[in-house]
Amino acid sequence: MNELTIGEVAQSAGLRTSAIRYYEDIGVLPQPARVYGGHRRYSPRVFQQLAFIQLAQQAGFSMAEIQTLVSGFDENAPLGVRWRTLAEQKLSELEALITRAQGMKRILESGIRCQCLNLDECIPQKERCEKL
Amino acid sequence: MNELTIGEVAQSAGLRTSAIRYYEDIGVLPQPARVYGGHRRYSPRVFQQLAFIQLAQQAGFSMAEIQTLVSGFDENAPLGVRWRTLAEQKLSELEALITRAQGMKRILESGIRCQCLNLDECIPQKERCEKL
DNA sequence: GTACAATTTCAAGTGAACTTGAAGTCAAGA
DNA sequence: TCTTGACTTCAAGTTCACTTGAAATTGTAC
Repeated sequence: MNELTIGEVAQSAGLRTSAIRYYEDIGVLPQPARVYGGHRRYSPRVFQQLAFIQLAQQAGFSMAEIQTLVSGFDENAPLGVRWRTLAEQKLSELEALITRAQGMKRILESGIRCQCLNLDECIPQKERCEKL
Repeated sequence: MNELTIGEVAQSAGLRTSAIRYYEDIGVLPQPARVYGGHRRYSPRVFQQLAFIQLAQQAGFSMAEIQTLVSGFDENAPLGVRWRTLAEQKLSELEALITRAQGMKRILESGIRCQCLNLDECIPQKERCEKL
């Protein structure tokens, strides 16, 4: 049970096998071992790697960014300046994302509460789009 | 100055003219007036509409969703149940997005702070990917 | 050993959100 | 009037994140 086929990994992770191969192709998932015959064999560690990818995606990272993030993690040297720089930049992007999402939340909440006919009237003066 | 060409609108909003025509095509931006000859003329109100679209996009809404959102705003009837239902559903999606972004933030922050070699060691037990 | 499912690679297709290109029309200045 | 640049429509191209299909190989169950 320590060695999983791509089908088992896909099933457990809720992905298609094609997605897993794609992740490997673009380098966000390390190349797994191969048994004689060429079939891939995964250790359970792959689930953590997949979970990281999915979380990063849901947080708005592109695959290219995830690739950089992951390659930082994969290196055998201590986390380097390169990873740190990217991570710090991403952190501020995440904060901006959160701020925007909260702005959108306010707009929707005021839309739900009020009885106005259009956007101009509906968003209270102080919360107009331009200000957000 | 009350009537703007598509080029002026694009310039001020930081978009391509093609994007503005595209928004009109898919119905997230109302059809503007046309002068003799067929050129579009916009009132300054278009900037608010564009700002709403951009904010919604940045908050993770698809164009199809924005279309529904906008059509709710555009109707001449008071904001109806249909708009409200969608908005409420989107609100909870936004909250989920914010939660995920905060989870990613925690991961990145611990990555920045620590000296570990890989993801397994790097994310403190309690904050492993699976738990987020 | 014979099915049959799962896997392999590689190329091409998909949907979303636009952009680019072609071919022609319109508007403003010299 | 002529030129130049902005505009028009329509179709096709682009990027991202995958999926789908084809054709061959491998692994497993009987």
